[in-house]
Amino acid sequence: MPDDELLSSGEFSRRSRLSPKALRLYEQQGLLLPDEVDTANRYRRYRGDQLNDARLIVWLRRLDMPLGEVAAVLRAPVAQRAELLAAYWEAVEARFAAQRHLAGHVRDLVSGGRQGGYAMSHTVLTREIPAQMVLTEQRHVTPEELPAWIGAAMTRLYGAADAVGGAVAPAFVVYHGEVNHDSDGPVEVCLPVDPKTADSIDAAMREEPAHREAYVRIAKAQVAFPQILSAFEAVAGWLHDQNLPSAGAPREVYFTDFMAAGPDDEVCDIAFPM
Amino acid sequence: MPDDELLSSGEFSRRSRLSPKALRLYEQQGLLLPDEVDTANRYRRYRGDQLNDARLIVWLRRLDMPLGEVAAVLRAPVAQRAELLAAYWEAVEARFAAQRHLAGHVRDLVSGGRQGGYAMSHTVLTREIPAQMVLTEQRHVTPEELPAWIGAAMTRLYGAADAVGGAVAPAFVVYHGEVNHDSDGPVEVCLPVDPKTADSIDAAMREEPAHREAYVRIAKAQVAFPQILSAFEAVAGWLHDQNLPSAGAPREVYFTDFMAAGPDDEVCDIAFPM
DNA sequence: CATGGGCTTCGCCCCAAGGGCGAGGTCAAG
DNA sequence: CTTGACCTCGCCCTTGGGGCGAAGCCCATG
Repeated sequence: MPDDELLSSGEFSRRSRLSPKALRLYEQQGLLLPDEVDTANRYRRYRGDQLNDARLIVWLRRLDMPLGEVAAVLRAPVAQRAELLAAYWEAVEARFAAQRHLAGHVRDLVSGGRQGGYAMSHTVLTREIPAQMVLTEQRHVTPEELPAWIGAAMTRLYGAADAVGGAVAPAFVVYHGEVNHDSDGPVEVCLPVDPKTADSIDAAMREEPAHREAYVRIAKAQVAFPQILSAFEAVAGWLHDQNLPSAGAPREVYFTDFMAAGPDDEVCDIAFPM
Repeated sequence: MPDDELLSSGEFSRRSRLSPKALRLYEQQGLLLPDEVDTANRYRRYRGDQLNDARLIVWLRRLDMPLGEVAAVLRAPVAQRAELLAAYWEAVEARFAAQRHLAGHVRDLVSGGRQGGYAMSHTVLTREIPAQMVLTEQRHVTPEELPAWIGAAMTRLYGAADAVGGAVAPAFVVYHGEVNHDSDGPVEVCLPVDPKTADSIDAAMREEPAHREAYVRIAKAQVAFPQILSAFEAVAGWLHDQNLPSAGAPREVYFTDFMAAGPDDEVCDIAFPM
């Protein structure tokens, strides 16, 4: 239908299935500019072929694509549009997969045993930790990167430790700062090695001072965010109840092979120096 | 940690990871009422065990559950919470599945051939349709229900038609009203049968009057929403260009076995009485 | 030519779920 | 007493429009 008569805004609205209000918004945002706007009237007129763009907008909006990205798609040459769409949709899929994961946890949490409430009752213990020489790797890291980076850093540290006789105590991860959407640590991964042989390599290393620490032991399933927060909370609360100041950054001590553990196996202590 | 000292709003905010602003909002919405509010001050104080509710809120909000539903979960007895959550999540999954489906279509649309634009150029034809006696089933139906209902209704009508000698012309679906998020038809499924034998059964039946109609023929892949709209649009636009009024409800005529057709097989005419 | 009915535009307020900022009141320690 | 930290409140901002009302505009009829 090569229709060269221009369409009034109402007509265009009906044919495009976009509300007049939406059309005005899209003009304002530069998404879909009318072919002409009467200078006296401000009456807008659209070409018939603009219906193609309008319908594409309808579809992209049904995918909840933000108007800014819709505009980018419209501006892009046709050959690039598929890429932009694919990139957007991939991000949506990723976000949704994460949410689905979370939904599973929340389901377990809500329907799990623990009738009275959903906070696990953690048992807080204390212990003495001697001074240790540790191989160390430290970084600022976002919550999304965190698990992958910890895994990679552990692998590197265990590799380095092999050269000096291997690890002599469990690896641990120290949170020098919060890791969340507006703070990114830093986070430090540490692996204790034998101080007598350690100086033979030049990997990053420091001495972790002796201290007493309060800790709770948690299963692999509890390690994931955000469940793990309740463990940190439990120890912090216990310290507070005992009127003890927390005397250092909180840490996770991985005392078994994390990868080999089942979801209910205890794998990790959440510890605060006292 | 049965902590009977009350927490200040800031303390509660830090421990729950909810912003002070969010806490005030949740109080206002009745989601999380402080244990006490100083009447002079309006300072709020929370009990330690309210952290459980606060953390549940955090998790549910991460699933984008609206505050109203979060409130319902919190109000519900623990035994029912899992149900509410499951119902919510199921709805999210359904919505997402529909979006994913749509995303596939849009991808095809954007990257499909038709370099110049994504509107198929439909060829509009006309034809005479004689008066027909049709078995009929009519309903108000939402866009989501539509495909399943059409399939089911077709099956029922073909079954009924068997008793009177079978169908004598293709089945068609008449849209007496728009089907979208705020309008639900009604939609009518019709199957023409032999009028001489038809009165031997008491199924719903009516005479579809003779008429001339304009139509376009589309492939199975074009039948799905929202691609199909461009076919309706093509016929409506053609009628408009010819200065012809549309003289009846638009319809889809299914002239082959829909189920057996491949995606590029022509299966359906989109027709408007003239 | 006037008048009515329908179409359009603009402006204001509204939704969810808060974020950000600033003004002002409060609390606890030095 | 003062200082700094803490708390509350109120206003405006965000996204993508929906709804309503006032006013202006266009076209057809009488």
